[in-house]
Amino acid sequence: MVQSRYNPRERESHWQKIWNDKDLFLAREDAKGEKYYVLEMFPYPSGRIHMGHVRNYTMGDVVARYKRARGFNVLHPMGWDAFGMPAENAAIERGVHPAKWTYANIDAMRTQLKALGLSLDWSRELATCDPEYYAQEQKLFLDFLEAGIVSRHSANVNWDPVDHTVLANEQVIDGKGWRSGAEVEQRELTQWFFKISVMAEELLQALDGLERWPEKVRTMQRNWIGKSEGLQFKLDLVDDEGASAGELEVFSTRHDTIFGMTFCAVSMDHPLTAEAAKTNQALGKYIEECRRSGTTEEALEKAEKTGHVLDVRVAHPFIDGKTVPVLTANFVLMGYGTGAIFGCPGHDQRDFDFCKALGLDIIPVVAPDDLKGVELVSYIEDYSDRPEIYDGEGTLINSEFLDGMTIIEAKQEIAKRFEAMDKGERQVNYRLRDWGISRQRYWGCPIPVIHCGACGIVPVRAADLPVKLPEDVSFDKPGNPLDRHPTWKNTTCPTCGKDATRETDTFDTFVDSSWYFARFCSPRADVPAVREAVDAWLPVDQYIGGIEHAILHLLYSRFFTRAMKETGHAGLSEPFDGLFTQGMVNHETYKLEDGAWVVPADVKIEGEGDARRAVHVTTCAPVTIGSIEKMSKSKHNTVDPEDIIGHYGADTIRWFMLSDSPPERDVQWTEAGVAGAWRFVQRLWRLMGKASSWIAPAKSEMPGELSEPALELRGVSHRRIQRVSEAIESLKFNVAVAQVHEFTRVIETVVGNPKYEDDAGIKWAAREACEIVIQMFGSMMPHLGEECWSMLDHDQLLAETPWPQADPALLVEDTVTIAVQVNGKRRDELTVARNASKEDIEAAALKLDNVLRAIEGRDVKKVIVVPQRIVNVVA
RNA sequence: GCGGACGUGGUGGAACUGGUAGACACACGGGACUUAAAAUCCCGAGGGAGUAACCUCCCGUGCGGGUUCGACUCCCGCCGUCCGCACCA
Repeated sequence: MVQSRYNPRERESHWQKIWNDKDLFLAREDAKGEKYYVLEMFPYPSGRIHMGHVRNYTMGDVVARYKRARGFNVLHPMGWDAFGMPAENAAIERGVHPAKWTYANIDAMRTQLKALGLSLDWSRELATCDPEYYAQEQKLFLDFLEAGIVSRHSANVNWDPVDHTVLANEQVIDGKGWRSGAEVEQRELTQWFFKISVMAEELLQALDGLERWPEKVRTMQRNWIGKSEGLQFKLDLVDDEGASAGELEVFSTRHDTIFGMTFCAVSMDHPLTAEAAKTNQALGKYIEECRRSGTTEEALEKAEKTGHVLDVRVAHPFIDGKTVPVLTANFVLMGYGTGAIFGCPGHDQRDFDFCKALGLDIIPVVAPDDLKGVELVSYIEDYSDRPEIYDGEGTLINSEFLDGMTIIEAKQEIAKRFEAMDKGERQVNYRLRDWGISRQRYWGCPIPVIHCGACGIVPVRAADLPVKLPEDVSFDKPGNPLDRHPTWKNTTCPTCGKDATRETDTFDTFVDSSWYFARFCSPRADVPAVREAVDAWLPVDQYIGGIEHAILHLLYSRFFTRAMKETGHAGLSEPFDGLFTQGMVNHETYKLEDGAWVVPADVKIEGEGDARRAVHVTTCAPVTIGSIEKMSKSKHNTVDPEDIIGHYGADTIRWFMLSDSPPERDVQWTEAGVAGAWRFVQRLWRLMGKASSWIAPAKSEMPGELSEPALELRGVSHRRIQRVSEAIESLKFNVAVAQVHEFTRVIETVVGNPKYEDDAGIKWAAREACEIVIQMFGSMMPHLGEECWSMLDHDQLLAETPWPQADPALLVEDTVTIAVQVNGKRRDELTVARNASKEDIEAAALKLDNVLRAIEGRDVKKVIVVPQRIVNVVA
């Protein structure tokens, strides 16, 4: 009996088993073909996959399958970013051990991913919480330590009071912890750091070479590294009496405006402030006040610029006898430059605001070049009343020996003079800080060092690695369980043998994800990375993931790859040749009257357009339809991929994810859209069922002479190969989908058409078309592809079949339809032979009724003919 | 404030290098099949005007200019939306 419907539930697992049994997707270094490494950002094992994963991994899988069909030797692995706080939270809330929780989640998610039919090399699967993985991470760390890439020092760190741990600067967003959302506090702790800042220039420069990265991500990284070139120099401090009182070192990128200096300001954390606060109670109070208003987003945004005058003054370096006040100011940051600035209110907006508020002098020292005479005089006179400062190009004024110079010249002159006095030097500053990697958590990779009273910090011996996490830990008290684990924490010093303690901090989990792409090359090796394997596979040719990792993960990975190069573990600097950041999956939100969010599965929608109404399925209560937002647990607007796969199958969800929206933009999940994808799956299946008995038999020869429609169909097919290939190459999956739709429509009009019943040529061309369309959608809907492929009597699997070659002779059409314009407006069209001469086209165009009418008897001045494109008659 | 991206029908979007704007899909309307429904198939559609009809004309890619035989595409100036960064001296 012929089934009237394709049953994905049964067929998808059938094909998955066959792929698996044949080990089709295992990557081997000795395999034929140029290597191609496609990687999607590995997931955190939260327990269930979400739609974002489906979108991400589907895209990667299309690329992997396409490249494989194109003859590339493809590496397409999957792993788990498995350390991190949710596991500990589960332990605290539910008493389940983080390891048990994590591995159970991994098992569940692996099953879900497998149901998607992804062409992954599961033999390379890794989990960062596996001692096999983190042992190698510890080795890397010890190598980095030896190479001087690691440091340990006391530092003011960002402390997350909720998660009880330190955060890297990159993990503080608007003054709050990136996970907990808690207000971050400053604490002084001794920490381990990766010296990423010494690579700032290199990391910045190399961004220019990352041509297959989105400009947006490169810009974000540039801003994050935050290079600024300026002059760091010392100014003389004087006391009330005019006697020397030491020096104040400042950093400026606008040292050309030194004659506009009317004050100096220091941070409240600056030594000068601390010194003065000892005797100055009012200052102490002021500092306290500033700290209280804090570093929150709102506070910073609204904060008035305030300052508190100190007892010392600064002597102007080039104007004898002139001194300016020194203030502690709330807008000066200790963490940047020297924590002290010279203020030039004339050409710095902050300084300008500050001076207006405090009534300090404002001296303009740069004037736009186009100002002359009276204009220039009034520019200077009215300067203080301007709403905004002038910070454009110009010529120096009011600046003695700098007068008349350009800004660049003045900067050079000032730098030269300070250098000659031995009081300053040109300096490049970066915003990028060293990466603090110590975390006071249990569920992370232990930092493999031992603290010995006699020997100090002693690295764990290679033979003693890995430093495994102890399993018998309790989460009944806040803080790090490792810190109170007596048998694990207490050990002996590898050097002197005396009693010693282990480092109880673990790595930031971003360390784990900074090299996993390298580990995939040799996932079971007992060294971090086998050089031959790394050299063979890296860089990742196409990396796909969310924009949320534009800075953190991608910058750290770039750093890590360089560090691995320095320590001989890799031969390259940039890990990701091509980067693609995909958009999010959005959905409408639903709310009950009491404000509670409702999941889409519990909402029934009636009506359409403005008349759309929603009701709660179980209670029939009215539901308000809210805005379209990113699917998130907090808004309850999530759709579980497993439900969709169970209902429609993996191919449908994959197809929908690739349709319509360009992959870099957000996609809106809609039930109607999925249903549409489902209908298309069925349509293709029916078409192939019909075709299997109608088209020419498999492996039959092409009949000698093809009829016109047969040739035409072949043309359509072969042009489609080209267009779909181009679309997939450039990751425009939505365009590829549209091409398949269009192509399918064409095939449908041919297959089974009684008109062609006796045309052996078209039956042959129809077979070719059917095979091509299967191959075109096969990377996107691989199960359906195999199903249809086998329906057409193929013994070989589609997954093993090479991508079809487009016949160049068929790519060009014999006749082309071109538009005919009169004065740039389209009036008619013309179908001519492809190779028709300009003269013939012109003559034909000038005979068209619509053209003659449009000309209305005027003289034809000019006729522009672009063969195969357009004719424009200028009258 | 700085930086980036974007703005096209009811909706998502397509348009090669400046050459027929709206492919393809969703939603919609009409029809066929059916006792009926589902499923499926066919047809229609940017807006407006004229015509019995074939068709024809006008307007149209956020707004205003410009370059060009020709502009969604390039240039200048605005407006708007989204994202990122932000007292970084």
